[in-house]
Amino acid sequence: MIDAAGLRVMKAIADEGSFTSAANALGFTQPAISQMVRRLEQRTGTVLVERYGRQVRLTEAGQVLARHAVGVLAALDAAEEEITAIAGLRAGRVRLQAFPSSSATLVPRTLAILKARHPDITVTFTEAEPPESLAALRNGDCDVAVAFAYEGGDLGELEEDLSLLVTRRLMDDEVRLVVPGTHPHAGDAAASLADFSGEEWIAGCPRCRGHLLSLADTAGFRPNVAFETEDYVAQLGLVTAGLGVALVPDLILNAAKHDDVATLPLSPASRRQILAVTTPDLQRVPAVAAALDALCEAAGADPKASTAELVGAKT
Amino acid sequence: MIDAAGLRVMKAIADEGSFTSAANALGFTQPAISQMVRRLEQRTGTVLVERYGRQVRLTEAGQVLARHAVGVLAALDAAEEEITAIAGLRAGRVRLQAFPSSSATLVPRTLAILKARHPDITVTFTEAEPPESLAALRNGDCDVAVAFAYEGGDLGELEEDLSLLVTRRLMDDEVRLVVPGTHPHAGDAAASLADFSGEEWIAGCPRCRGHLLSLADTAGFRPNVAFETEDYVAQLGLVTAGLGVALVPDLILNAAKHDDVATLPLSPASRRQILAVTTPDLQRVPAVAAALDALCEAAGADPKASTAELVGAKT
DNA sequence: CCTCATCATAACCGATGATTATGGAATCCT
DNA sequence: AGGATTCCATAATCATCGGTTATGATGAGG
Repeated sequence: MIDAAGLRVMKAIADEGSFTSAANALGFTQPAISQMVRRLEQRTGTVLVERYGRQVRLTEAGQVLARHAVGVLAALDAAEEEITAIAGLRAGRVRLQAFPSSSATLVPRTLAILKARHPDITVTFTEAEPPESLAALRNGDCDVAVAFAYEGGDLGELEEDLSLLVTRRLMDDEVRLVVPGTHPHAGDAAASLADFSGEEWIAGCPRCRGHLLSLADTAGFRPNVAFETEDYVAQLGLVTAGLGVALVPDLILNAAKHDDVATLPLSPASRRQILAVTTPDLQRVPAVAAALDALCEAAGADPKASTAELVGAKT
Repeated sequence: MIDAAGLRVMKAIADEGSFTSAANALGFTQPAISQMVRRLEQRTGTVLVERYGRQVRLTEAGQVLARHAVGVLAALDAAEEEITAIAGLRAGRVRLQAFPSSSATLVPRTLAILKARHPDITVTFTEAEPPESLAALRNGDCDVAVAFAYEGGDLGELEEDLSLLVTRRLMDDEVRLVVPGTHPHAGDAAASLADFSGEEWIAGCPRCRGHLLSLADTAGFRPNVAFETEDYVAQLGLVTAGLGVALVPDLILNAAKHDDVATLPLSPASRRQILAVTTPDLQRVPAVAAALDALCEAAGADPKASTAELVGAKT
C-alpha cells in the first residue's frame, strides 16, 4: 500500500515546501510528484497535502508519512550500505571447514593471506573430515570445505558427494611411507609396498585406512593394522618408537621435520588431491571467492585454471 | 534500488524456506518470486539466494535484507496504521481558533460534542479575532476558524479574506441594544438607533466598533464613544452602572442572565453571521469534518445544508 | 493589469512486475 | 533403480505503474 518511493516523495515535499522543488531535489519533473501524491492519497483514502492557493502544505496524515519516511529511508540506506559492503569485501563472512591435516599448514597460510588482503571480512574455521564438511556445505552451515580425495580408490564414493558442488584443485599431496630410521629399508630411494607386507601398520582416519587397504590389496597383501589413530603426530611417534610403519601424506611431513624416521616415496607413487569445495552460487559471493583464491595461493596452485574436474571423475 | 516489495519477498523466503511457499504466503505465484529475486540480485549486484539442489537458502547478503525487512515493514505498517487511525477518527488533531465571544457558549458545546463522539482525537483551541484566525488558517497553523461577519457593513472586507476558503454558516447572531434598566427606553419593544444618538456609547472590538459606526451612520448620527473594551462582561458592567449603552450580540447575552439591564431588539434588526471557515482540502480531513459537524450541531444549524455562501457575498 | 510561478491534467510511453504454460532437475517413494 | 513428485527457471504475454512532455488554470506580485 505504502512504498518507499511514496515516502521519499512525501519527505521531499515536507523538506522543500513545494512540489516543484521536491521534484528537483529528487530528480523528477513536477507532474511526477503531482500524480504520485494523488496516487498516494487515493490509495490511503486520506488527504495528505493541503493545496492552499499556490502553496502546498502537508496535512497531519501527510506529516505522519513524512515523519516515518526518515526512519524507513534510513533503514533502507543502511541495508543497501551493508550489501555494498559485502559486495566490496569491506564486510562479509566466510565459514571454512577443513580436514585436520590441512589445519597445520594450508589453512593458517590461507587465513593469513585473507586477513592481509581483506582485513574486514570475518573468517570462521572449523575442523572437519570431508564427509562432515561436505554435509555442512550441503546443509548451509559452511561456505567452503577443504577436502581430499585419494586417487583411484574411494574417489567414486566422494564423487557422489560432489554432485551439485564445484571444486577447485588446490594441490596434489603425495603419500609417503614412513618407517623407523633404523629400518632396513630406511635408506631406500623408493618403497614398493609389497616389501612391507609383513610389517605392523599404523592407520589413520577411516578414509586413510581405506586407502591403505586399497593400496595393499593392489600390492597383493592384507596389512596387519596394529594401531589406529587420527593424530598424525601420534602416528609418527609410534613409527619412531619402532612399533610399525605408516602411510603419511607430504602435507603433514612438510609441516615439521621429524627425526629418527625415514619417509620413502612409494613406487608406484600414490597421491591424494586437496580440493576446495563450494556451491555454484556461493562461488560468486565475493568473500567466498576471495577465500578460494587465498586457498589456491596458499596451496601454490594457479588460482585461475584450478576450477577443475576431479582427476578421473566420470564427466 | 531496494524497495519495500523486495524486502517483503526476501523476508517471506527467509520465513518460509522456499520460493513456492513464500509465493503462497504473499499471495503471488512462484515465478513472480523467482524473477523478483533475480531482479533484486542484478540490482544489488550480489548473490542473495543460494540455490542448492531444489532447495534455496539466503546468502549472507540475503539475510541482511531479510533482517532489515523486519524493521522496515514494521515501520511501514505503523505508518499505515496511523493513517487509517486518522482516517477512522481513532486519532487525529483539530486546531480550532474562535473569536472571544464564541468561547463562552459555542466552543465549549462544540468541544463537548466532539469529545463525546470521537474521544480519541485531540482538539486544541485558541482564542483569536477573525483577522488573526483567518491568517492562521492561511498560514497552516489552524484547521478551523470560527469567525463572524456583520451583515452589510464590513462584509466585503472579510470577503476578500475568504477567497480560497470554504465557509459554513453556523448561526445568525442578532445584535441588541443594551441599556440600563433605569433607562427611559428600557421598556420598549424595539429600539430605533436614532433615538439613542445622544447617548454615550460603549464600543467593543475594532470590527464591532466599526459596525456600530456603520449602523449609526445609516441612522444619521455619529455616536459618542465614551468607552472601549473588548470584554463583554465589562461592557455590561458599564451599562449596568449607567455609564452608557452598547450593542451586544445575542450570543453573549444568552450566555448568562444579566440583571439591571434591558436588551432591546434593534429596528431595523441587525445581525452578524457566525461562520466556520476552513480550506477545501482540510474540509475533507475526517477530524476537521467532524469538528465542523460538531460546530454546526452546537450552533443548532443543519450540518448538511450549511456549506453556504456568505449572505450577500458577490458570487 | 500583466506576468510569473506553481500545481493539475492529458496524452503518451517504456519499464516493472504480475500471469500462464512449460521445462529441467533433484528428491522421494516404491 | 526408476518413476512420480516437487521445486525452481524460463519464455511469452499483458496490465499497470510511474515517468515524460505539453498545456491549462490560477493565485501572487511587480
